[in-house]
Amino acid sequence: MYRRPVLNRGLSCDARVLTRIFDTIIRVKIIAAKQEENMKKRVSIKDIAEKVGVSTALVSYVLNGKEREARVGEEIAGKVRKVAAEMNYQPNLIARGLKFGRTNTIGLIVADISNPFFATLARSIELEAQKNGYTVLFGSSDEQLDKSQNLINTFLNRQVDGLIITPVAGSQSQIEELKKKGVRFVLMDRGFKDVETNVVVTDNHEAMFSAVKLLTERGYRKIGMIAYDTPLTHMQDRIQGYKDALKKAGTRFKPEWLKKVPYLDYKEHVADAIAQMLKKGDELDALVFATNSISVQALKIIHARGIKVPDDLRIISFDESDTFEFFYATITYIKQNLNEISEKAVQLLVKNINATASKTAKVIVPSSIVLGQSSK
Amino acid sequence: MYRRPVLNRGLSCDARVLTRIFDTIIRVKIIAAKQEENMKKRVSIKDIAEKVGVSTALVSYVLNGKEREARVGEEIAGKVRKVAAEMNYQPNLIARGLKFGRTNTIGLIVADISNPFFATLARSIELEAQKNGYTVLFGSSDEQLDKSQNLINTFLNRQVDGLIITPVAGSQSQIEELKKKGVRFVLMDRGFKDVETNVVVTDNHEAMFSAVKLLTERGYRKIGMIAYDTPLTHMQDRIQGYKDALKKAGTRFKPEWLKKVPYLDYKEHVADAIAQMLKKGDELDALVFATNSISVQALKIIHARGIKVPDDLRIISFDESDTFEFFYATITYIKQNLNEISEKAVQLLVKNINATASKTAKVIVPSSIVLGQSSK
DNA sequence: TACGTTTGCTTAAACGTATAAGCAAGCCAA
DNA sequence: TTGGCTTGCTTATACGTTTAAGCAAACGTA
Repeated sequence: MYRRPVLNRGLSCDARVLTRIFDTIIRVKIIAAKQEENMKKRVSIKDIAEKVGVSTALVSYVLNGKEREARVGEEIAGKVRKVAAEMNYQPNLIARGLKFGRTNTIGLIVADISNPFFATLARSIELEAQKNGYTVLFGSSDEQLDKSQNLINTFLNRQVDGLIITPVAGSQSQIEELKKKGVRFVLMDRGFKDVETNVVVTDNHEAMFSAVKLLTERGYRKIGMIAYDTPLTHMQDRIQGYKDALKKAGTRFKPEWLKKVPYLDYKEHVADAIAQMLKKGDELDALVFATNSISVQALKIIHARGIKVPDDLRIISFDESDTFEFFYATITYIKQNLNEISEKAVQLLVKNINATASKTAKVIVPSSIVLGQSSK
Repeated sequence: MYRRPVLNRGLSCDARVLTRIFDTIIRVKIIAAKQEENMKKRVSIKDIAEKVGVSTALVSYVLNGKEREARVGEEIAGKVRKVAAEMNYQPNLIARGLKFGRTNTIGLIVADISNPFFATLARSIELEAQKNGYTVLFGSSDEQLDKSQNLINTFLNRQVDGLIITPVAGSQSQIEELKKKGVRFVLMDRGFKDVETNVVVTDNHEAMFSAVKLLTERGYRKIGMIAYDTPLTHMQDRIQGYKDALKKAGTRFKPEWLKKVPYLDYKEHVADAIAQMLKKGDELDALVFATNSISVQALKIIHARGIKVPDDLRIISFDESDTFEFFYATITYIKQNLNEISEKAVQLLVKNINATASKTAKVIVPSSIVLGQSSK
């Protein structure tokens, strides 16, 4: 009897044939069992191929509109399309992702999705991502370094094509790491002074400068500010805008005019800050607030203390809040263009994903001021 | 010269060896090129295997803690772990997903993520999902059938393990289709009367019943309601709770007391409704609102019209809103337990994903009433 | 010495897809 | 009639992972 020389590979080839047959038998059983419990397996290209009686390659060519290049016969192509439709074939994007190293997914990391500010950003990002053929994974960092790192890792392991991040204070090293790895990402809402990255932000300095200028032009000089205590650029720029506007108006900034509150339990700190800033005999003319959450909390305190806006105190907020609707005076606020920020962020990211070389870009989106009674 | 018989497979085996060698050469070049543009390739199990000089199988066993079962030598196991750590290996979850048919991803479809109500739900879902090892894909349906279907399709093609959906009015067929396909999913916030599914909802009937009872017990009889015009259960149950409470109090419900407004441009309709309901000479004693968005809009109108709450009109809202903080009277509202709803939804989904047979469960989460001045 | 068991690793296959490469049959021209 | 081109398909391989199965060497026992 003739025996093929037992080469490493020669033998294994035969084994493979057997295994395939065996495997087919098992699969049939499994499918039968699953149908019993109403778990129809998703149809794959293989199922179509079997039904039509062609190879999976051919099916793939047809379904990807490459019949011409692959010289597929018209008749068989039609049949494949028909069967695919009949079986309601839907491509497995996970498999495609593995094949191409591209998942058409982007990861979105915001501070807190339940915060209307970030939720609104998220909504626009979702829309713009969809327009570009991407789906969005999301997560909230809670301004915490470890959560931020966890989300980055999770998203990268899931092979997202890129990330949109509102970075946490102190996360420079996380972001540098992304750069080193060649990960495509865009920072949004805030950035770092000392790290060059893609970033899309409001014209924070300009916006706060204009707001404070509005007050100085009306003759108010003693202007206070409550901001978050963070080195992130959005805050620093807003603070600098405030200081520069005072300077421009010829007013000397006093350190006690600026209160920085921590992100965690900012509520108490805002209360304390207002108490200190509005001590009898040394009242300020006006207050500007660096975010809407600070504004809302501040307005509550102001309301509770019976301070009259704008007669006793002028107010300008950064960002709006539905809450303002029922404050007894309409509030003057800086309105960021959240839609544009989101759109630009997605567009910049998509551009970066598709580019070979990655130059970084800084996009500054103009804001506007909505006038209310509070700054009168 | 000896020629091996040209069997189909015999030849291909040799070809494969050659291709592998050739492929290796190409890969080296690609890696070199990528490093030039700072695009280090992610390290795979293969890279570790090559570095240590073992097979990928062995690396996989070690990295999955199966050294015992796979009888891997201690020394080599240690080396593999060390090299993996050195190279900062991170598993490719897409590949794993393909292998296992499980992605540890769930899809979340809400009406509108920028709505604080859904954003809050999303936040809790994110948290609970993470606890269970899942990551969340999200999308907004805008209460539109086509968007809902698109999101479902997109998520299924991405092989999510399950879906959490706030279903759109009229989407029964979409949901039935999911059932037929054996897709694991949980409806949240609302459901269908005529379709049996997993669903997690507030005790809508009970909640609204109690709220209206509160009013009738205080002697108010002419009680109106503004609700959304939708057949979804959450609205229908709230409406029925309202009607049943009137009945229980011995008051005959009048059709003109109930106004149903469309989801799109509800604002105008709410204004109209209030105008009609508060016509001079036929004033109602109290109004209940079926959602917070309706409440906020209604309060604006009421405020604008100079109606005194609670003296001229008593008010109860379904759901809270930050906005209430600055209304001149504190608002009595039904407080849903959003955290519990989200957690239960995720838990029910995870249970279903892991179960073989899928019985459907209906979870009703109790709400509470927060008393304010508006219902006095 | 011979045989069975254990140890320590490798090989092969699979998940679903895409695509380069290969091959047979038919056709055309020299 | 032979060689090359075209047509219409299949085969093989890869993506990164997991895991059953296989195999060789070392060891233990009769």
